[in-house]
Amino acid sequence: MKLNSIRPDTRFKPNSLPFRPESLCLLHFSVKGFNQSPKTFLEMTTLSSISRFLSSSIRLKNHKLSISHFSTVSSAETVYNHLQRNGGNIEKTLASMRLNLDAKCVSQVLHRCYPTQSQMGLRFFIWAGVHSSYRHSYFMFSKACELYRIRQNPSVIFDVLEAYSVEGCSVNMKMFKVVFNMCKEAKLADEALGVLRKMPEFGLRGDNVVYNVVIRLFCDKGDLDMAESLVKEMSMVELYPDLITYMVMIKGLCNVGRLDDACGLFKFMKENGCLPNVVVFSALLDGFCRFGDMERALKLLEEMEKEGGDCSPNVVTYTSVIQYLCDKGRTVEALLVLDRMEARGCLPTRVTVSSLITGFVKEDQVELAYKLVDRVVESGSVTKTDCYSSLVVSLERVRKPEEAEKVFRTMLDSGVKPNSLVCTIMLKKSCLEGRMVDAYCLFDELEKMECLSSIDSDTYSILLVGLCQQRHLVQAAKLARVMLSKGIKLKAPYVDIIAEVLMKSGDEELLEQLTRNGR
DNA sequence: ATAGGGTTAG
Repeated sequence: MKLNSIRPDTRFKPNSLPFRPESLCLLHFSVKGFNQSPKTFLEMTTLSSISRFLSSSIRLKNHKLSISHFSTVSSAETVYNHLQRNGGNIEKTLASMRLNLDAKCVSQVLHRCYPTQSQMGLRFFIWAGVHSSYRHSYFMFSKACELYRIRQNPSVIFDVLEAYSVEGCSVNMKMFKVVFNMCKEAKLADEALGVLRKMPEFGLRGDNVVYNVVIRLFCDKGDLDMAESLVKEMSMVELYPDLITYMVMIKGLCNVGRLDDACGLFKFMKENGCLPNVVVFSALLDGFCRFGDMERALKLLEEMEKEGGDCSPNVVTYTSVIQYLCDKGRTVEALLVLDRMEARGCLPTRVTVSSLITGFVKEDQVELAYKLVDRVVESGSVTKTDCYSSLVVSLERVRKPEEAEKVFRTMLDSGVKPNSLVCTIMLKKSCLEGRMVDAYCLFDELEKMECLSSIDSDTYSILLVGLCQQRHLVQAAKLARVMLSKGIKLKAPYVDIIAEVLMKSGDEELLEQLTRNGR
């Protein structure tokens, strides 16, 4: 099993007690308690901190809004109430409100409208997206799609368009672009095409950007025939495929292994006055690499170097060549490519170096990996953290746990901070092997080195579950305190498991203590 | 708009 795919249920089977932890009064705690300062919390006894931690997690998991939403929920509430009261033309109501739009406000309104007023929420989202003082980030698009389950339930998009139509709402191009971006985020190719077909009803038609989005969606889906017919359609409506269109198509053709067609299109674009840039070249080159035509890829790389300018290979181009050479066991040549890129003033990144390190480790040439690390650290292009972290990950992947452990230990002892992936892997490994005290000590050490700023809640939870199961309650309480101070929330399944473990394993005395101190 | 192991927070 891969280390990074460890999930708690593979090891910690929840037992089947006949009660739910939510029903336990000993775990009951208010949200008000959660807001107490860490200092107050530290003063509390260790066992009560576990119970408090659990209870706040239980309370929170039933809320769609996180704590931070509670403080300023009023602005969303105002919008919601306004919209509810006025009914009818949502956009007109919104325009009259002179709202101070920001990401927080948008997010709150979305949450407020879901699920009983989804259509209103979406219309607000579309309206907000064209508001002059505000722009949706990609993050916001992904949040909106996730919350409203657009991918699972795409008909809501058409419901909104229908409502616009019925109400005689004027819909402009910008509003459609918000809708297309939602389709893009939700990976809805057919629906995006459906929206494109609806545009004429509102007196609009797709432009290059819109066509490119739809074509890309079909390419990503592997439906190259539809993508091609849309490209043809573009020329028929006096739109012309541009650099992005060609890039998307070439990438799509490469993805489905139609390399000759990709080459044909590459030639065609040049002949038609659209000069490929480094991204287009790189897409084609990557296709050659992936389908095993390394020689053709190298020839293309040479061509790019000769051509220069917009076609000059960049670190992404070189990295993909190096990566595929390493995959094929051709690390000697890969190193030559590294020389070549550096000679052209193109510095490797951690991705480049990581590919090479993995290649060396797979060929059992760790000493070459060390040599490479010295070289790139010396030149200042990649940090020790990134290099040695890659080395540890690679050693773990090829099942050399002792060597990985050794490098990891050396890192810690010499003050080189392992990155978060390595920390996660090593912590989970100890947990999986049931070495919970070791895991806790490691956690403590990493925490002191300030390496744990971006460890996910999953890792914390596995650690806490294991400590509770083995009844290392002092450590568990300390961990729970750290989690609380960092605002890391336990996810529902872990809450259940930990509560059950404590209940089941707990002798009367422990239960009593928890009950007594939990108030 | 390009690779990658998963870079903030929004």
